[in-house]
Amino acid sequence: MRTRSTTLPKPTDAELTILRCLWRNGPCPVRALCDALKDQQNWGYTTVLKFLQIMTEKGLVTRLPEGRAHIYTAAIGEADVEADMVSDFIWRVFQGSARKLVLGALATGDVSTEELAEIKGIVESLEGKQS
Amino acid sequence: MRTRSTTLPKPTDAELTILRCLWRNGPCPVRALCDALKDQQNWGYTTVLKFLQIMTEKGLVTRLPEGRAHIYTAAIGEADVEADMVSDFIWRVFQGSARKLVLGALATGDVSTEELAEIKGIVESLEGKQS
DNA sequence: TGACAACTACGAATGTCTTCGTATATACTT
DNA sequence: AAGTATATACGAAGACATTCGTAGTTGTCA
Repeated sequence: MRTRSTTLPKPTDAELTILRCLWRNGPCPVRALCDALKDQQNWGYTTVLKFLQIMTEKGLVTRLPEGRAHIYTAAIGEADVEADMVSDFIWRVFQGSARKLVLGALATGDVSTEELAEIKGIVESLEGKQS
Repeated sequence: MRTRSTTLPKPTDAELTILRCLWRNGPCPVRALCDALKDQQNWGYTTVLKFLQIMTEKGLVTRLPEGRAHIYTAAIGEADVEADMVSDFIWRVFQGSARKLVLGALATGDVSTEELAEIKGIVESLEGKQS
């Protein structure tokens, strides 16, 4: 179940990377995040720390002291962020037409047969719901 | 028919606004663009000019002298830009899963019954094409 | 011909994002 | 107790993006 988070700012690319790590691994201190990110992003420790400080200000994460260090926790859910970003993108690029986005995504050719079937299922269930 | 334009940079928001205007109105001088954009963006003349100069450097538009002024023309098609941006977005937000993007877009609830039918048609035609 | 209008070119201010470096405090170890 | 390791906080540099202001050129017209 998604909880709408209308107030939080859209994360930047770097912030999104960090949020993904927190979503996957659960609450972590900075050091653990650095290690977990080492293969994707070779960020220095203070880089990650800085992002987390900014994200704390923005409300994207929360933190609790644990001894000398801090434990950071994602303050928004993955589904919420994705929904916000999709909405935003639809407006920026397609002037609000979700249809054009879907058609564009399907046209990338990166959707497998199983996924197509799943999508068709969703479309049909939505068709059923509408007046 | 789309022609792939792998080399051109992704336009920024402002550049996209200008490209849309060129796509809709065809080749224009700066003055005409300013006028056409007046209701959406209240940009000063030199602002629009600056964008067009940058876009010329980037290869997003081309220009031809016409008397004292220049006529600007979009150097990429709308479908190409949209496809690039969708691809990019799918990677940035969904790690390459077009499926997740489609599901997210459908979940916004902004797709009408007719559009759903159209999407289903596309899905079915894609299903037919795949092995 | 001299003033005015329109156009281009250039540079600069501001804001955001990414990325570290340095300084400082705190704990552990010998 | 001194030195090393680990943490945080702060500041700053470099890249883009957005937005104009100013300067300079060229053409028009009374």
